[in-house]
Amino acid sequence: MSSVNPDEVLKSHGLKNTKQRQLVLEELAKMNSAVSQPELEKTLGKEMDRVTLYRILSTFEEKGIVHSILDLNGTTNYASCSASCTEGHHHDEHLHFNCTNCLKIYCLDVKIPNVKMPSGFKAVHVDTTASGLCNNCS
Amino acid sequence: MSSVNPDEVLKSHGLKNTKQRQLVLEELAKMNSAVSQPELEKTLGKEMDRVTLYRILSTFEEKGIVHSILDLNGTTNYASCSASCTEGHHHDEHLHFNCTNCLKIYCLDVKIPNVKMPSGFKAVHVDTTASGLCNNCS
DNA sequence: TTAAGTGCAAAATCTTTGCAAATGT
DNA sequence: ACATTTGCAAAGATTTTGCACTTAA
Repeated sequence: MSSVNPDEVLKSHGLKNTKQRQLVLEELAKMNSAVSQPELEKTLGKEMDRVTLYRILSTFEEKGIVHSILDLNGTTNYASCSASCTEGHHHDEHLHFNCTNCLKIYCLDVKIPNVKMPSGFKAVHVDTTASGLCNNCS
Repeated sequence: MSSVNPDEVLKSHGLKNTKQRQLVLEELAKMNSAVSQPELEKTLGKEMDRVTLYRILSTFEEKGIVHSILDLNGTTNYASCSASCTEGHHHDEHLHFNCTNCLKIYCLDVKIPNVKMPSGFKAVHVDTTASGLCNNCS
């Protein structure tokens, strides 16, 4: 998705163009899977304060630049949003896939079949997460 | 599910029958929804050490007495397992529903339609979580 | 220039670990 | 009696907050 360059992304969301934000965007762009804060910290740790990283990720999420996905341990992972995500309204209703071998988290473009709710329950958002082996590990 | 009494549950899983474990089981039985450690702590806090509660929940999960569900914040919530859960092998492939109003988490007996995976991805487990309004809040 | 962003220190959570005392079988 | 379980204290881990310094616009 979006090979939009970092400068554009920041500008279009009214965010200042800082070296740290660039680094986070570049790192996320490199990944074909979602990353957790600890992973990002490991990669960027030397050049970025931990608190700054937390703040950047949370700003990005608010602005709709990334969306967050919980992995099997409840750790928050981040992935770039597709172009259709707007501030406060994510379109991440695709399939999240946790590989139990390499532990990567993928956002797969798969249509999720509708689930019919028991009477009285009104679903606004449905999230489906699968776990198993990814295409590299199977 | 299982209106099996606490004594039975503990005995059949080879666990000692302690007051604290009884309390946790009773509390879970009262609920028609999943509860988090903090909620349990709030209810039982006066009569139970926090660490003991953590340990009881983790023992129960290992033994297949409860299963855990992550809520929207990544907090672990616990619910009694249905009779078909056995040690190390849960059958919790039903729908988890987070009410955005009362914040309760329900385990609903709804068949989840199959999702077809992209080639190369082999799903072993699929978890579907919906959020919206529950039957009390809608 | 000045509002936004960063970095450090420190606080607030949340969860785990070690060990002595208490308890169930 | 003895292994298991509990409670407390303390350590780890993770995330948030406050505030002075820096930087992009």
